[in-house]
Amino acid sequence: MQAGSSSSPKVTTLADVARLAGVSIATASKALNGRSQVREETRQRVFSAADQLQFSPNVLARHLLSGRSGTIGLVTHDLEGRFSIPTLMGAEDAMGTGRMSVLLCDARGDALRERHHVQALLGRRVDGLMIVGARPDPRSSLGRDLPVPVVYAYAPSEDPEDASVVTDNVAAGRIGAEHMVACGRERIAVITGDPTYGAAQDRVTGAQAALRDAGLDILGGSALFGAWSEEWGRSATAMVLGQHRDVDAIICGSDQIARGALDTLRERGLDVPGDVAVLGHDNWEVLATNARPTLTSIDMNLETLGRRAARRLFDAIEGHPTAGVEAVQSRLVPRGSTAPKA
Amino acid sequence: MQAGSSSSPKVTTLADVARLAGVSIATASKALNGRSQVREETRQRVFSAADQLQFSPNVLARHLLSGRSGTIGLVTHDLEGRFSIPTLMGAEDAMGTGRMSVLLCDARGDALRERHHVQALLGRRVDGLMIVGARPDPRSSLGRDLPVPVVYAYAPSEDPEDASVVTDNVAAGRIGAEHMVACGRERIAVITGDPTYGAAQDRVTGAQAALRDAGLDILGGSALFGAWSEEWGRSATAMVLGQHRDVDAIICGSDQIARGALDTLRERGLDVPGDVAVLGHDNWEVLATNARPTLTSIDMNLETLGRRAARRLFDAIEGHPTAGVEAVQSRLVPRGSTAPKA
DNA sequence: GCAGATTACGAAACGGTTTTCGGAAAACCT
DNA sequence: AGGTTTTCCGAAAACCGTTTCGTAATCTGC
Repeated sequence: MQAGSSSSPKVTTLADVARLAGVSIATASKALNGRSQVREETRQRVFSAADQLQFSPNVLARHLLSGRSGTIGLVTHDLEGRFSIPTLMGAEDAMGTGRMSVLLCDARGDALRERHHVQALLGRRVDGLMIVGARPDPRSSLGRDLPVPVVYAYAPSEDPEDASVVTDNVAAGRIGAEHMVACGRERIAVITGDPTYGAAQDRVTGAQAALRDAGLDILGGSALFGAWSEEWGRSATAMVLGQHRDVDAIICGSDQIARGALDTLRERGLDVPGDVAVLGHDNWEVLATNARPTLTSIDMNLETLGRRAARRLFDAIEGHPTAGVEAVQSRLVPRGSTAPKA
Repeated sequence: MQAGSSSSPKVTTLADVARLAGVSIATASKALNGRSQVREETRQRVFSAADQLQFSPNVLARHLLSGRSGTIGLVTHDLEGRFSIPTLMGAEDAMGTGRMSVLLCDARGDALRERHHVQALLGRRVDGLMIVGARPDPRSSLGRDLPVPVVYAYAPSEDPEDASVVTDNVAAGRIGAEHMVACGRERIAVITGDPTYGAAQDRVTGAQAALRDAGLDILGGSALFGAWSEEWGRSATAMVLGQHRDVDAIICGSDQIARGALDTLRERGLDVPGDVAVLGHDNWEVLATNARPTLTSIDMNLETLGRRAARRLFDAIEGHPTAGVEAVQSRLVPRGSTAPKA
């Protein structure tokens, strides 16, 4: 039987430790916290008593004095999705080292649920809030009159005075296009997803800028927008091949689209990267490493984003708030689908 | 600028509400909690004051009397992985309705880190613990002498007296094989992943049992073990076709393997599901729905698993602990890759 | 005007830690 | 030995905001 609520061993408190060590509570506290007014021998006795009882101090009681709870509230909008998880991991990582804990809530993209969760978290006296969006488009602010600092991650707040950490999608698009240019490609098509996503637009903008810097333009003059699916990648690639037989590179707005592109190219008997180089976005490992050939992709460094957001939140809690949007740079992860042109 | 810790509006307390409503703290408390000893007119005044101040009661202080914190600790071992997230979602879902909150920690498969997190969570006086594993194989118990109930999800505890909730992989394997049999398939190959995974073995066991019930056996006499990758799916399928040209169904241990199988079959000019039916496991949407044809798969109902685990944890917290392993059934999600044989 | 019901209030309790401050014991000096 | 300093330890207050208990005040009906 699981340790039930009745027969369960009690939680050990500082009083238990003090009793076992034969000292007062005050002395035990001072010994464990490295205060100086304790004899070394006594300190050792307290420490061994604490070890023996597996004592872990009651954080709530400790923070009673300081007025802080030592927890932050994390509201995510996309727990099942792919993008919030690495962000969450980075944040969790940044907590782990200190003695902050994370209260997790999933608002599922619903503003009402979000408000409800924020209220509940404030009721638990969190020291700060981190709001992780589902997609990179700006979102409405929670307002400036909250009693604790807030940091928005992935999806920035519309209010520029709020603190936001996002990915730099324009730069990401630029990185991809520059890589293609560096590989000696000159007839570069761009296939991307849902045009209502700011990220889709931004990546195209960045790619286009880089191509123009190299004296080129997107093949056909503009990017092909569609959906974030392999099917769209397949059909869009077929379209590109129909209009431009001599395409030598395809930049895709996501790894899914890139997988579709690779399939169509292989079925048409074209060699990747020999004839056509293919680049994805998001660096979704399971898609990129299983592709034939393995897929070069742009990684958004979401863990870094999460860590940065957490750090900014800590700073704000410590009394050093910062305003504005901070962008985290992406990085190229080269694999088999891109190579210098023979 | 983000509301800093100094200039921020104070958190409103019950005392603020009482002052604004012109009543005592005691009366305000009773009014908000629906106690009877309050005049209706007074109650309304308190409510409107609470609304006006956006009052949310301090949960920690409230639980001071009851001795409970209203939080549970959730330790996951696989935050970046695919399996713990739906479990976590189910658990979070079950919390949401009540007024429990979740403290999240990621132990990353490290036992030491796990102990550390458990200690930290106990220090926060969580009412219970939920341990979510990374893979379905049994794991060592945290022990029976913890001061709060524990439920193990996805990965069961080795101690049968602990409370565990897992997927029934034998039954899952059976469901898949029965589906193939129901489709009139008789020459059924099984390709699966890493043989050190209990789940891989169990699914094969279940499939084999179902086939024997139908008077059949796995094509070639035994399943092919390898890796959880598309590449293995491709090469293993090639192997199967080399030895058994007349195979009419392939059961794959994961959707990744199934994707590989589909690729090889298409390249050999075989029709799916006309010539060969293909079945995956895990129902990984992004893989299953983007496949050609879309992939029939077995869903482990992980959200249900998470909800069940949460429910059992609540029950234990309420004083009704249950021991032993509970299995959650999987379900078939039919898509385009399986169909009755013509 | 009085019993009984209703409504409101002051104060205690809840929890475990940190911290302050006073005092005891030991060490040191003359 | 006596005085002074240093070292070490313990009793008790403080911290938070809520709930609840006992009691007082007000109202209702006869």
